[in-house]
Amino acid sequence: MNSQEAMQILNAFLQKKKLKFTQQRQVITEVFFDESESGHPTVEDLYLKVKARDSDIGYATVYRTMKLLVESGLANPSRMGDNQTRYEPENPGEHHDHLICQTCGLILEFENEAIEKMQKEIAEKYGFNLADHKMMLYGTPKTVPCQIVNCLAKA
Amino acid sequence: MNSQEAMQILNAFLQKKKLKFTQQRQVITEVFFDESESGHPTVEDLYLKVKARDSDIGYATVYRTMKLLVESGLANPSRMGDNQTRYEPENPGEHHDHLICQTCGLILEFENEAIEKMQKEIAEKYGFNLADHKMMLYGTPKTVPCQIVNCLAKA
DNA sequence: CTATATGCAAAACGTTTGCATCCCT
DNA sequence: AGGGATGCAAACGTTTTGCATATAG
Repeated sequence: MNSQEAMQILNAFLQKKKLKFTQQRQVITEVFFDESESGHPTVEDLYLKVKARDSDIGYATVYRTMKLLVESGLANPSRMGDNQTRYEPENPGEHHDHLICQTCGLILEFENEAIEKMQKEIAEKYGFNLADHKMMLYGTPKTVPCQIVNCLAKA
Repeated sequence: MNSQEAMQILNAFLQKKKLKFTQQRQVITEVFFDESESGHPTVEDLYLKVKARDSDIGYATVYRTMKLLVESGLANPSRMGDNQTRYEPENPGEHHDHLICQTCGLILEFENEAIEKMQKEIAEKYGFNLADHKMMLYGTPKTVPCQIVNCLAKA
């Protein structure tokens, strides 16, 4: 989803909670949805880009806003292997499966219907409603260049 | 695997790297493999238990030793949802799939052949050798008591 | 003996919070 | 006008590191 749609959802969420739709929240949401090439920005990634648009913005505000985006269902936090939280824009129909290249660190997202279905079945089996899932596959490219787009191991 | 076997592997690893097999490393390895009921201890969990056996041991040594255990393939670090690293003993044939109860925080381990197989296929598809994987399913029990052993949501 | 390991305390790191000020609504 | 939001800096919890000392090989 783009920042336009995200902003609408955020706005509704804020109104319901009697919170305010500020300049900063707008900028951060725009950057998060429109300028996150990686798809898994850290707070620092976001802070730097946000700072470029509005140099007065504080680190704390980025943290606070990301928390809001998580609460409103627009972002998902996760830890990929380093010890920084990364945020993924929540796209309808997007899943949280990742193939992580141990050579270059690149993260590829994929989705797989069959796996999703099985996850649901497993949760069922234990009497659970599946609320969310994360899957990370760690591997090394069989051949260099590997087949992940932009994989640095290509060089 | 028990601490006996683990110690042998660790010992071989240390020798190859010309590192030393110390009292502390022994105690930490024993505690990690023999006294980790949860199966996913944090460094603090380990520190407390290790301290009970040898009160002179330092926090830093536990960190340093866990790093060694990870390097030698005997432990796997992961973040379960809180912001502490948890370590799992690496058991042959053990997989890293978890069902995490959002009500009580309990972590249930499971394995599923079919999913494992699919993960391998996906890695293949992208030209990768699958080195490791992690999967977390987050859910809430449909009924209380739920069917996870010891689930606190039972009460 | 010598290189590595240890314990301690200090530093580093990501993240959170208290507070005075600012700004949406 | 007033409750919430902000920026800053200080606090926080986890993890790492520097250093003098101790210990394994």
